[in-house]
Amino acid sequence: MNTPANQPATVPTLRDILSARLRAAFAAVFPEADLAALAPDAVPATDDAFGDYQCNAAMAAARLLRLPPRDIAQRVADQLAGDDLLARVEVAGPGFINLTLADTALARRLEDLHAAPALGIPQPGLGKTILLDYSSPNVAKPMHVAHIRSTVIGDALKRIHRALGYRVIGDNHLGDWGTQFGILIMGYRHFLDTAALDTAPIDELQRVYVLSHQKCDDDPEWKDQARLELVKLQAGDPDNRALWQTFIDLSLAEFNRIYDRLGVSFELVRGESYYNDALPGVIAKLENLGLVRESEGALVAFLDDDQLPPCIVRKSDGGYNYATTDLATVFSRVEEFQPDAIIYVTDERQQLHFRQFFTVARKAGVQTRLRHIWFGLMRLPEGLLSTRSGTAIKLDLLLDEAERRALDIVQQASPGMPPEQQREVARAVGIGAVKYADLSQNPQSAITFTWEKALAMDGNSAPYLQYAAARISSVMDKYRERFPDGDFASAPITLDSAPGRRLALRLARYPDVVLDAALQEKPSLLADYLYELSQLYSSFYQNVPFLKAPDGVRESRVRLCALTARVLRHGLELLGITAPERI
RNA sequence: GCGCCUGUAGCUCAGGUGGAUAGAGCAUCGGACUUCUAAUCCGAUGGUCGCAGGUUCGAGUCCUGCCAGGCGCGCCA
Repeated sequence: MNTPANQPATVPTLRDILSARLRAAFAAVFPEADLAALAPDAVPATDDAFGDYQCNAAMAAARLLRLPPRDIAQRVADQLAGDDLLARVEVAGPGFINLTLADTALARRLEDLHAAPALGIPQPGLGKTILLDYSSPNVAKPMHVAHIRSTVIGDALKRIHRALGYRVIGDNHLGDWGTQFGILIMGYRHFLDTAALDTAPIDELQRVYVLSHQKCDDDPEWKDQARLELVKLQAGDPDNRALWQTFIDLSLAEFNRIYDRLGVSFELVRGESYYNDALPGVIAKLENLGLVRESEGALVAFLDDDQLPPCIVRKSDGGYNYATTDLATVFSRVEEFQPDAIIYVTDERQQLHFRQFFTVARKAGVQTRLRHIWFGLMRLPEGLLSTRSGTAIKLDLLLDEAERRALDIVQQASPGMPPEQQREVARAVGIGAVKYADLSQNPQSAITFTWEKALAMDGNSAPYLQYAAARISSVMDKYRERFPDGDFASAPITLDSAPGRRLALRLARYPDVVLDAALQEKPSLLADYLYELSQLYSSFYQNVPFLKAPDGVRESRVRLCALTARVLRHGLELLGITAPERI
């Protein structure tokens, strides 16, 4: 956090350091070679047997340099020999350069990481702002299980970018404007059950909306009236306006309950309605720039040059639509926050819309990097989730069930724990399991929702990671209990066991992983890493004694445990998952 | 019809810029708790990476064509 002014903002990661040495070695041996084309980078070894890192550039360089790849690799390897970081440099196969770090260098790297602010995570985001648009549920509709994807992925992306030094503004762009409100107002006035509104307001709003919507289909007069109510609302009619505000207040109260349970928060909650007054100005701007023209009564931006279908910015009835609101929103955000990037997290169905809208925005002068992070639709084994057919599973229900199952396990595993603590642990474990189930897979894959998968609590799951963290806490406590005068925190780390060394190597990669997760916009990369880290720790824990080890060795191993706990908890925090001290 | 995405073990999924015998979890089978939390660990079984061509030293990864599925394609968001 408090990076002193004289320190570089970005500390090199282990991969950076090794890549720099490889580059220097290539440059020394082949001064005429184009290093940019060769990109002699260090990548993690594909197999422990090959070493810690490898470089594959010699094979690619063979054609450019007109030399056999093994010769190139050998000359680079010779150049690297004696490097203080490396214990071994070997040429293998067709021309792989295999690097094995010196144990002392790896141990020192860990000690530096342990001492560094933020665990040595680089800070490429210092001085930069990112605006993140995620969650964005519709007012007067319950949040169901599919909403968790945008919410949880967006929140994790926010945390990951913050760790890299970015200023990140999370904005919940609520669906609080549009044609549905006329229908809802009619439903509210005619079908409302006030008792139901008190106990379950959103369910009741949803119920009267569905009734009113059905009546629109059967009764043209009803439909006209609904349209009229919408016009009145948009014209600022006080009654309808008050009703609309009620819908928003009730919805936000419900959404906030769920966000609290999930540990998700926003810096801004600006729904579509926030930009209403700006919409005519957007149209005027597009017209002035000559980006739009009338077609079939609507105002349309034609994007033939970009090989995209036309984008309607004003309907033939004079009303505005999604594209108009999104343009108004992006103009407003650019002006107010001057972000370096705006990232939208929505489901896959909106890809075309975003490509169109980004194209129009750029033509209208928006230079900010605009990114659409999309994720696959969530469905049920029997088909799509549907609110109307009642197959949608409410998010609350899923979270309740997750906590209930977690509580069963906690009560069974820790019967001596005070009930209140059991409930607290069950909350962290249950919610963590649900979030992790989503975060641990590639966002772009479609998810078929099953209770079994969403609530998995063994194997590759949040509880596995939380369990590893809790075991470490326990080791720490036992250490302090048995060795009150011991001091592992400043003990030198020595890598004297194979499981310990594997763990150490993985720990040293943490900063690179956080960086990659942000660059590739995939929290799943971080989740995968944390799972592997936990596996390596579990193996270390199971096979290497800590507290019974001799003086010195014990301290070194416990310190490795402590560092693992820090990385694990830090990483889980970036995913928005809390790790209790005890499970 | 056009566009985007997906197809990897019985099931659910990982597999940066092409790299060495394709990896996990679940399930199945066999071991390990008088010892730091067994929600764990150790081991085994399990694969024509949808199909067919191509590019090259080398393809799950890149290109082309098929097959199967999902999503989208002018006044919804």
